[in-house]
Formats: sequence, structure tokens, C-alpha cells
Amino acid sequence: MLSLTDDQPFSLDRTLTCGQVFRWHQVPDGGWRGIVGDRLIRIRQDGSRLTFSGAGKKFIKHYFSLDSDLPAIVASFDRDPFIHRSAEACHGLRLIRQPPWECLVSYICSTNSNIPMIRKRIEHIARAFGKPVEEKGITYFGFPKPPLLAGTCEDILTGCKMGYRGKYVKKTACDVGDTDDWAARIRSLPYEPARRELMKFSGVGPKAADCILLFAFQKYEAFPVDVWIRRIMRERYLPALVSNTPLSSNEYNAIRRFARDHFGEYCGYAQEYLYAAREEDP
DNA sequence: TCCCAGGAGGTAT
DNA sequence: ATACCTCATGGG
Repeated sequence: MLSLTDDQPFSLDRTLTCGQVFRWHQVPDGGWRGIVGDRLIRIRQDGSRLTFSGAGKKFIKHYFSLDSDLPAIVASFDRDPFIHRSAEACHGLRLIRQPPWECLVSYICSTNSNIPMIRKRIEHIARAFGKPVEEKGITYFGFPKPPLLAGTCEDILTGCKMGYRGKYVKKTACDVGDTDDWAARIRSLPYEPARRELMKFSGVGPKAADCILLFAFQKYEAFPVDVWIRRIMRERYLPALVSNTPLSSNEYNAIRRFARDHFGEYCGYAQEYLYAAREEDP
């Protein structure tokens, strides 16, 4: 059990529904069940009271970034009325610290897809390759480590509704090897060179790289630009941009650099509030 | 039927 | 560097 304090807001629901993670499900009593690596975690929030099983306090605090000073972060990017409203609408949303490998695969799975489809793909991969985790006679599946996805037997991944992304996951699984050295290297680098390194992996372009840097490596300068964020930025901040063309690399860079200047060093946090509030504002 | 979704790789200029 | 083309899949 963890007791939250008023000066450090946290909304479990907003944190888990904003689209940053894909393996959490709400259960009928209002709590949540999720799989992180090979752990099955259950957690629920009743006001300032957070109860959970499957992981210790230390893990939960770290995973949900409960040790971050959220009001200070929000204050740092609260620089105009629109982001202010988004921040109020998603009060308590925190960026999660995801395990790098499953985050990397998740965002390779994400390209040119919608969130329900991404969730299905990841579930397929876990079911096909992951370690079984039993609870009350029900079997869940952990997320498979790289060697399990690097096997040579043909494109078994395409059976996971991966489409053309199957070969990207397989190639990346081969390239990272069987240690976490790749993640340590990325972590040790500043944002821009870390981004260039990540983009060397097959299936990782600018958008996926920025998501992975933000969600797995806490590089908060990353500002992922998808079609939603592009729309919001054009409507609210950069009206000179013309759309209805594919998002070019130049335009992507223009948007993320504007965001870095306008929102500051936590622009990635601002991005998640904009994304999470995308349906709410006319 | 067409269009869209948390895009990226490949190829020809 | 930049412009086009293609890549599966499911839902509206």
C-alpha cells in the first residue's frame, strides 16, 4: 500500500489510458491488471490510497514515476492557455518508466496503426513467445526477451497480425543481442545522439524513437509527432503549416523544435497531455 | 468502397 | 537531401 499526498497528484486511470502503455486492462471492480516484463501486477486507486500486488513499493513508485515532482514539471511547460487546459483536463497523469525492450517492440508495432491494433499485436507476441504466468488458474504471458523473438524459423511473427512489421521486430531482436547493453548505451547518451542510435534499429523511425526515448528512457525533450499531435500543433500553435500531405521529415523537425522551444525541457510531458486531451477540446 | 490509424523502408532522383 | 511508392491489418 502507498499513501499519496495532495502535493503530488496521481491519477492511475489517466496514466494507464493515455496511450503510453498497451498491456494494462481495467477489471470490473475498477482496478487494473497489467503485465510488465514477466510480472503480473494488480493495482487500484481509492483516492489517495494505492493498493497493489505482484510488485513491491519500490517498483511501483519507480514504474509510475511517483518520485517525480509532477507539479514542478507541469509548471515548467504551462506556458499558454491551451496547454494549461490540457494539463487541467488530465490532472495526475504521469509518464511511466517502461522496460526498454518491450517499449522498443511496442512502438515498432505501433506504426501506421491504431491503439487497439497495437494492443492486439503485443498480446499475440506475448501469447506466442512469452513466459506463462499463472494466477488463480488463469494463464497470462510475460513479454518475451530478444532471443525468443530472434529465432530463425520463418516469419512466425506475421501470425501475430504484424503485417510488414514482423521482419522489423525479428531483425531488431537479432541486433540487440541477449544483453541489455543496447539500453545502457542509449541511456548514457544525450537526447539527440540517443535518437540517432535508436533509429538504427529496423522499424524505428523518428516517431517511434521519440516515443521510446520518452517512455523508456525519460528523455523528456523528446516530442513524438503523430497525426494527432500534428493536427493539434497546426491548429493551436503553427497555423502556417499546411497539411493533407504526408508528414515530411522537415515538418516533423519543425514541430519538435518549436515544441522544445515553446514548452521547454519537459516538452515530451506536455506532448502526452496534449495527446491524452486530444478528444476533449473542440 | 474508400479512408484512416501513435510511420518507416526502399528507390530513384 | 528530397519526392514518391509500398508495405498488412482492421475499423468506421
